[in-house]
Amino acid sequence: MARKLGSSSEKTRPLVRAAALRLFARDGYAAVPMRQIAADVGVQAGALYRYTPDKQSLLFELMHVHMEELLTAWREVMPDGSPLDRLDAFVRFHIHHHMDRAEVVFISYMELRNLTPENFMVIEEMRAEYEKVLEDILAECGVDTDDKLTTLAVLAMLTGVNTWYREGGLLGRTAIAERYVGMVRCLVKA
Amino acid sequence: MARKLGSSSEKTRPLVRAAALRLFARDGYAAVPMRQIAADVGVQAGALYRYTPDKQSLLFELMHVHMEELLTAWREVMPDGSPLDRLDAFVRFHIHHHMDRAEVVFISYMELRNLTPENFMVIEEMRAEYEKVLEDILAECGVDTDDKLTTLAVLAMLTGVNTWYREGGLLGRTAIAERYVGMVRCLVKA
DNA sequence: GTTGCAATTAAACGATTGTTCAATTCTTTT
DNA sequence: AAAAGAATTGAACAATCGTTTAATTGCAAC
Repeated sequence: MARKLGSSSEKTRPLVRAAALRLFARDGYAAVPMRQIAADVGVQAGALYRYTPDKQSLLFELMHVHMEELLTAWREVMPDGSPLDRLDAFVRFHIHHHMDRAEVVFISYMELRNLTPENFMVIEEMRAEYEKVLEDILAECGVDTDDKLTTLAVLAMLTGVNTWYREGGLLGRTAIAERYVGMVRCLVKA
Repeated sequence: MARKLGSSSEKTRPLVRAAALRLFARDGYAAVPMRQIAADVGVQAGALYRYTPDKQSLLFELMHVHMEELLTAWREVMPDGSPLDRLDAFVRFHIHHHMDRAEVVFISYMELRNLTPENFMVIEEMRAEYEKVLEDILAECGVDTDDKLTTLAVLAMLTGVNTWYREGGLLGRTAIAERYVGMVRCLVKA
């Protein structure tokens, strides 16, 4: 049962997050004044502080929600089949999930150093957890994971998609994902 | 024949660049005040403007010199052998060259959006030129380069090394490079 | 030692920043 | 319609930013 969204506060909060997301992604956290976020929402700067304690929390919450969604989304789609099936599924999942969230993904590794040390640790741990997901799959596939080289190489390759993929390109989302499935399979054998 | 470095100006200029490099890499361009660069050099902020017209030029010059060195260094080591030999050589070159320049490499793709549009275009063109180097090699190796997917996947994988490599890790520089040579060879066949 | 130029300083500039707060408006409840 | 509470404003705050400039220092040539 959904809670009532009676107060105007509850309607505005998502707008603030959306504006912060868009602007942080476009101009960078440091380059976006609170006043600009406020203007984007259609409000004065002071009013923002009803929806966030400060600018830092705005950034952290975007990243934190993103990482939580990433980890839970994988748990939901993670198949029971063979290790190689799980690897294929992970590749497809990662690419599609990241393509759908270009802005927050971009923020999440461009603005890491604008987090306070405490906030950074939280995100970093979740990132390590996600990395561990892939590492475990690779290990089950028979890859030597003593050094994390293969894990990190695969992850770098997958995450790199976001730096160039734009909607409406030559290749569709699924075609791209399948190409990466093929490449990752190849890397696992080597 | 080297020019004389008589004036103190010519001795200080490299110190300014070195300080900017170190601080931009550590804290990010936007987060580093000119006063901090000055303090690092052991001088007052105003004195910096004898060595750079402004902060932006400091950033641009670091990136520009880096890209120039990257492109000319490859031309110098580029072998004449078979396409596959050239591919191997490129992988080794890229990894070693980037490992030796962790700070400026980090800056060069973290601070791209802090360049003015004009400066950005210059760097972007050089980046595209470097990408083309790999694309041509891959094409000669028989890879379909109509879509740039393979090119960008390989480049993302290679550049990813810099996000985790630290001196004194489990694997030595050469061992890492050779592992990547193996992986890239594998991707080319697929 | 004095002249002249290069280098540096210290101070100031205007602009912008995140954030706070008293005063005001809007919305809802009685 | 009156009262209460939530939401918003607009102005102000202290701090910090990149950059400029007049005054000062340091150094080399004569």
